[in-house]
Amino acid sequence: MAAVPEPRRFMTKVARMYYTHGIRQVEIASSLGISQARVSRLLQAAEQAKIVRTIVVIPEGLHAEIEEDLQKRYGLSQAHVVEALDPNDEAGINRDLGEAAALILSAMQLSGKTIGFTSWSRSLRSLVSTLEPSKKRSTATRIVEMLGDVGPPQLQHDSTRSTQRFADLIGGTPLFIRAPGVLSSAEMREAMISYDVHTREAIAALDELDVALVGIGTCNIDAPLEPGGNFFTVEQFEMAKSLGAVGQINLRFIDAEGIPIVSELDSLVIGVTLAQLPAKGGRFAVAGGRSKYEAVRAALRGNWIDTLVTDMETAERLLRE
Amino acid sequence: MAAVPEPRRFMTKVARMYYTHGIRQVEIASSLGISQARVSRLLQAAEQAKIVRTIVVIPEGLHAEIEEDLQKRYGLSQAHVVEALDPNDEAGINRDLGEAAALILSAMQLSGKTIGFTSWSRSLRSLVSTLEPSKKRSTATRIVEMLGDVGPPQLQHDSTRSTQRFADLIGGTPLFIRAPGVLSSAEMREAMISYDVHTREAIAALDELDVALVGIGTCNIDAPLEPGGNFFTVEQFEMAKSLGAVGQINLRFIDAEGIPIVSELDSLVIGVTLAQLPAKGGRFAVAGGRSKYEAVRAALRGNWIDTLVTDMETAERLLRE
DNA sequence: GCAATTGACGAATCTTGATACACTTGAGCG
DNA sequence: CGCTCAAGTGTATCAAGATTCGTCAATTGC
Repeated sequence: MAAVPEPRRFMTKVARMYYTHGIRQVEIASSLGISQARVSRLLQAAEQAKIVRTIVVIPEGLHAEIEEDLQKRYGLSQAHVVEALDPNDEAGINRDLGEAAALILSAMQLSGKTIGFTSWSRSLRSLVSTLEPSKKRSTATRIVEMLGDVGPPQLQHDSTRSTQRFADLIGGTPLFIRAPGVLSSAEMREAMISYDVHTREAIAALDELDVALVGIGTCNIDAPLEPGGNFFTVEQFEMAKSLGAVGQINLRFIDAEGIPIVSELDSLVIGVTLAQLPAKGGRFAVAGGRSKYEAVRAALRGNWIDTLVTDMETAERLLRE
Repeated sequence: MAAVPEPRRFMTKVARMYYTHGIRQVEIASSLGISQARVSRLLQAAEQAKIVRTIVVIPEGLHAEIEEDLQKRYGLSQAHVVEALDPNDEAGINRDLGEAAALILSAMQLSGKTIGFTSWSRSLRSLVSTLEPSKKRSTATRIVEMLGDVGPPQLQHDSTRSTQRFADLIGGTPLFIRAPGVLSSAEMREAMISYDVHTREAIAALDELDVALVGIGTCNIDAPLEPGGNFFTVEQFEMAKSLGAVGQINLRFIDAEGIPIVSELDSLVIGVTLAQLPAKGGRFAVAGGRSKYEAVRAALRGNWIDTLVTDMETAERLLRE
């Protein structure tokens, strides 16, 4: 970031006049001796520079009934339901959920905590992208990746950046798992873990999670992920399914009742185990969309999450079925 | 607040489409089967209902040099300088300062603390009016009025409401001082204090302040205040001035060097004493405008405040003179 | 049961704000 | 020294959004 001293001040002044005091652009222009066009441009720049922030607050308890019902039925401590614009647009839903979750998260007390983060989750990445920087700095806060790298290099990049950014925004230290998320053998897994200091550190931190932002996944290989490599193969997924798996939480499979599926697959994953998830109060999940319904329900039934952000349709199905 | 269940949901939906997704009003209108006019009106309503919030952030350290200079010169832990639109418009300055202070305050950790509040201060009331509700609830947090009632009934109402609202927003319990701020005799003062349980409670809490939002006042009787009654008389002010007073902090007079002026006036005031102000780190003042300059400088010199929010002109004078 | 009143709504219109384009200025370079 | 190019600005214009006004439905009063 280069030194940009003057314009920001001017932008702030104009922005305050416009937004806070509600003065018209022409009036601002004439009172400052510049053209209206310039005021308009300054305002745009101010918005760009995040000097002006327009946020849409989800009014507390807008969907009060349905949220309470969800909480009661599944023993959640918090449920948040977001109105999806288009129930068919999974990407859009994920974005919306992420935005909503960002608001909710910003109200949570996180400083000093050890926070598990699932960086490959689309909704959690979108959460990070809309999170506003918190003024509270605390190096005591740790952001731990809960799973090694999965998917193609591009996704790995995004994930790392996302974790980094999350840590920056919240004012904590990121702990990365610099290793593939899925290995081809248990031996390889051991080798990888012992390989990197940072990875060992991160893995150790997984035992001390206060809050976990978990990703809930289906038993299919969705869009950006690819079978094999640092991910399960199609056969491995099929095997999990044949054992009753309907979904997974950070690649730990669970059945329709939420019961963990124990198999040799577990020993191939570098990441948080279900047993390591924090105690009640810190299991935060952001998931929605039709494809994830089964998995979400399973996770709820198994009590693996206690704060859920989801879309209207999923919420309704969760109560109906 | 009556039950307004449906429109809010709709407003939120539209607001999200417009602001978050950047969809044009006409498109929103057609996609929802309503007119563009209605979209416009819904957005206005959403803004009104605070569902949409447009905030202008003061970029961190915009006035870095001057703020640092202030901090160094007066040993402040924080200084914030706000650009005033019109240095002559004291009411406007107070509003601006209040808004800025609200942003700063919202970044402070307040839960669980005992917070002293000066409800008659215009800038602090304006702070409250722009403060955004915090989600953190904590009944352990206490908001204590630091001075009894002063001024006409209208002001008393405003003050009480302001304290109440502040407590609501921050999620704490308000403690009111239900007594005049200035009594005609020390005996009356004792009588008033013993009179009301709540007042006694509040007064007791003044000994345990963690943070004080102090008001800095001049030695004149400004606009909404009136001499006599529950306030000092003109003669009393003159007497304080003759003893060297140039300003007062919650009606405790100080001279140009910030040294407290001890007089029998002190025994007439129901409110916090200078000795009761919290230790370094919790003395928060919002004050600016030409008329207050002397008082602010005195308060700074006496080290009665360590976090100051003020306007550019005052800041510059504080460094120059 | 019928006016009168109120409030909500959309079409048309007017206002406000964004943008295309032309012009100025100053830095960098031949 | 003059040319080029980029950045920034103002004017004029165009698009987007706010408002006015008339209509209609629901509610209230008589």
